[in-house]
Amino acid sequence: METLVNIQVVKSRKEFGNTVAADVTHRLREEIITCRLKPSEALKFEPLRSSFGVSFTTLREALTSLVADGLVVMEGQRGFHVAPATLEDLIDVTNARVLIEIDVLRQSIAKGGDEWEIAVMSALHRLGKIEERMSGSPAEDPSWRSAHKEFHQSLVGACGSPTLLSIRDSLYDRSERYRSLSAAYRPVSRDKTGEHRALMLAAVSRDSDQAIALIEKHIRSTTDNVIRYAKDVLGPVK
Amino acid sequence: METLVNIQVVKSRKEFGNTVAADVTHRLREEIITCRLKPSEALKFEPLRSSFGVSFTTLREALTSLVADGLVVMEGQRGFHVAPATLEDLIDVTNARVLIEIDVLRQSIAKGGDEWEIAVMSALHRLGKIEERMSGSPAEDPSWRSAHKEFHQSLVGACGSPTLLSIRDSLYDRSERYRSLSAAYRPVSRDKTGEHRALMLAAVSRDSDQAIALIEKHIRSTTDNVIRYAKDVLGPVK
DNA sequence: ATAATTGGTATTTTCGAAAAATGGTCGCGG
DNA sequence: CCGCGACCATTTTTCGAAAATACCAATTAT
Repeated sequence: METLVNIQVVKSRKEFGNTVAADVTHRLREEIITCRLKPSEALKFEPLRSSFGVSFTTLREALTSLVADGLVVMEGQRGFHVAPATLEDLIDVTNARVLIEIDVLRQSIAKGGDEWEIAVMSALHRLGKIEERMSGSPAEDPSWRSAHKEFHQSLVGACGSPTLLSIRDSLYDRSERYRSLSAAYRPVSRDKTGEHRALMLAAVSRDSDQAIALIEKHIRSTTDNVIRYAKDVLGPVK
Repeated sequence: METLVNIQVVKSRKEFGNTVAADVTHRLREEIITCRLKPSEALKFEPLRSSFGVSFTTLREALTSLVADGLVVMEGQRGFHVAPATLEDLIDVTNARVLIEIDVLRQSIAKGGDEWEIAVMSALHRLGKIEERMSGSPAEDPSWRSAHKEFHQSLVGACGSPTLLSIRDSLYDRSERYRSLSAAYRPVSRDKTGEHRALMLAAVSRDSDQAIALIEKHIRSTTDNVIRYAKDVLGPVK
C-alpha cells in the first residue's frame, strides 16, 4: 500500500536532527586538522561556500564555532584564517594536554568499572586490527586516525568530568593538526603500538602512576617527533 | 570648517574593527552570567532579535559562539537554551577550575617579573577602592565584578600559556554564573577581602605553595557557599 | 478511552542579495 | 621622486524573506 523503496537513505550526511551548519563545522574541522587547509591560509568565503554547497551565513556560523576551538582565527573585519601553526603554540598545547590528560586518566582509572576496561581493550583491539592490515604511514589514514582517537578517548572515558573531556577533545584535535603537518616529512612511525599496549595494561591493572608516566611520555615524544620533522614548516606567529 | 560635534560617539558599542556579532556575543554572555537570562530558559529568536536590534543570522552566530563556551546549549532543530545550572555541573566546573588555576598560578609566580607584581598589586588596590565605597552585596555590582575578575586575571597573567588562560577564562565565567544565581539568596558576602590580600602577598613574595593552597581554598569555599544558598534553585540536568 | 494521524501554527534554519568595510591603484601635488 | 587622498574592485558582514522543521490540537480509527 505504500512505497517500499525506503526512506533511510535520503539525508546522506545531515544526520537526523542535526543542522547543516554543524555538518559543515565537522567537515571544515577535518580539512583543517588534516592540513588540506593549510595553517595561516585565508579562508575566503566564495570558494568555501561553493565547495561546501552552503550559503554565506551557514559557512560563517561554522567558522565561528571553529574559532572557539582554536583551529580558526578571526581578524577584525578582514575575514577568517586557519590558525597559524607555530612552535610556541605546539609547545603550549602540549603542556596543556599533559596537564589535563594526566588528571582525567587518573580519575578514569579510579572510577572506571568493568565496562570501561572492556571498552579500552576493544578500542585497542580495533586499533591493532587496522594497523595489521596497513602498510604505509598511518597518520594519513582516516580509519587509523579515528581508531587511534577512540582508543585514547576510551582510556579517559570514565573520568566523570564532561568539562575536562570536552577541553581534552579540543586539545587533542589541535595536536592532531601538528601531527598531520609533520606526516609528509616524517618517516614511517616508530613503535606506537607497544606504547598503546603498555598504556592499556597499566590502565586495566589500575596502575595510575605507571599509566600517567606512560601517557605523558607518549604525548611528549609525539610532540618531539613533530618538532624534529616539521620544524621548518612551523611559521612565526602571523 | 567642519562639524565640531564630533565623531567619537557614533559607534557606541561596536568598537573599531569589531563585528556586531562579536558585540552581541559579549552582551548575551553578560546577560547569561548575571542570570538575567535564566538557566534552562529557551532562547527564542524573535524576542532576542528585536531586543538586541540585530538579524536572525547575526544572533545565531552569537549563540553559536556561546555554545562553545558552555553557557548555551543547542538542541537539534529545537533551538537554543541557556545552559542548565545543575549541582553536578557546578562541581565539575569547580574541579576543572582548581586544576587549571593551580597550574597557571604556579607558572605565573615562577615567570612573573616586576611588571607582573605591579599589575597584581594595582588590581588589588582597584578592587579595594571599589569595595570601600560600596555598601550592598558586591556580586551584583558590575564594577566590582569587573575589578574582581581582573584581579584574578592579573594573578595568573604571567603564566605564559594562552591556551590555559583562555580555558581558565571560560571556566571563570561559568562559575560566575553560579555565583549570580546564589546572590539573591545569599547574605552579604563573607570576608573575601582578606583572602584576596593574602593571595596577593603570597604571589608577590613568590610563595607558590602558599598561593596555591589559598587559591584552591578560595575557589572551593566560594562554591560551597553557592551550594549552601542556591541548592534549591539548582535544577536537574534538563 | 486511547492511540495514531492529519492539518495548521509557531519557530528555527537556510538562503542569496544588499550594505559595509577593506585593500590597492592611479592621479595629483609637494 | 615620493607621499597623500580619493576612487574602484574585492571581500566580508549583515539583513529580512523563504524554506524546513517541530509543536500543538482536533479528529478519526482501533
